[in-house]
Amino acid sequence: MEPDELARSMLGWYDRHRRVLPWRAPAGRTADPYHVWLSEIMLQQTTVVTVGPYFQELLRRWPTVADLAAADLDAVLHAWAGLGYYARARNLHKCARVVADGHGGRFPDNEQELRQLPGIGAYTAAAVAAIAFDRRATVLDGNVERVMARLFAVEEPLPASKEKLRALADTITPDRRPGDYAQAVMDLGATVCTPRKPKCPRCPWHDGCAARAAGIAESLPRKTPKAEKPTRRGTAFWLLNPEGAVLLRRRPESGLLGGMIEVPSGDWLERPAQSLAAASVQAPFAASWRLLPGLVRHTFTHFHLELQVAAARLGAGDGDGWMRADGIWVPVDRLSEHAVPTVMRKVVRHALGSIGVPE
DNA sequence: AAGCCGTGGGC
DNA sequence: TGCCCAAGGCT
Repeated sequence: MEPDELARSMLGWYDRHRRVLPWRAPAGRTADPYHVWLSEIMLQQTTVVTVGPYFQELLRRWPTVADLAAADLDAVLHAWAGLGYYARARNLHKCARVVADGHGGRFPDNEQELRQLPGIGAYTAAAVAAIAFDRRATVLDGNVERVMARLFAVEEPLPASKEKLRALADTITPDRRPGDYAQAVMDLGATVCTPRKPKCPRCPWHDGCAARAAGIAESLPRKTPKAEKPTRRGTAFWLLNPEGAVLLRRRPESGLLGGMIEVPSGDWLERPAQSLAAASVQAPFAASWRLLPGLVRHTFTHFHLELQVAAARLGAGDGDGWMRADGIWVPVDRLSEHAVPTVMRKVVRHALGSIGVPE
């Protein structure tokens, strides 16, 4: 099939199966660039279903890019807590400030300038240019990679084949309705040309698909195997003061869970401390630590984590030295007011489940 | 340029 | 249960 015929059949399929999404404009209109940008950042490596409520909440709190630029970073991280990849939230805030302060509150309307903004890479620049400004731009996300690998039966594995897939995708991107086309291919990948059990009979490109013809659609795209995840272990320290508040602290600005709030913990190593006494060297405060039964397990992108939880409660006889402990004291019923990532919510749940909620 | 960076759902 | 996957970007 010719490129223009492929694009035409894809747009026809889109017109018949268009999905209603919170950030998507009504048919025939282009969406607000702020909405498109916000949704695209949130959708990076994250499913539509997960993003939905977070998108609505952020848009409610910060209706315009100027509102977001004026927000405190802590408030943005709090609103983002649970979504993961927290560098996205930090870059989101940074980008809002650049757009508000340096671009008069308007997003650039072309890929090249969008690409310069924090948190906007090749994919997002193309997506915003196409969807918000209807510029011809070739979006290449996981969906498009899969659709192209199948349409052209590319057997070379990812990520080595990525630029080849991008070139193939570019040959089909139309000059007319490029924004709808971009969303169409991604929708197709999400609902029809799925990783497992693709619904080939429902595909507008059924007749032109080389992988389907060869009977290898479900096996594409091939991927080079990734390294095995190691397991790291550590100790989290759950410390209650005489007033029933828990000691938390803010993590460093960059790196894992950057800028987020944590239950203080020692290093996470593949060879952990052998005893509670040894682990307690890294405790945030000298106290009578006792080990809670069980472990908190969590898996990050590149390692498994097993945390044991040591707990202590300070009483009137412990003096007031705790007031100068490094961190913040938060009443346990007000934890939800802070930017606590999921792994640390698991630690909180584990501690509260083991020792109960104090008065 | 390959490793780092979360989380939840599906099977 | 363990693994795969999701509208990737940064360094």
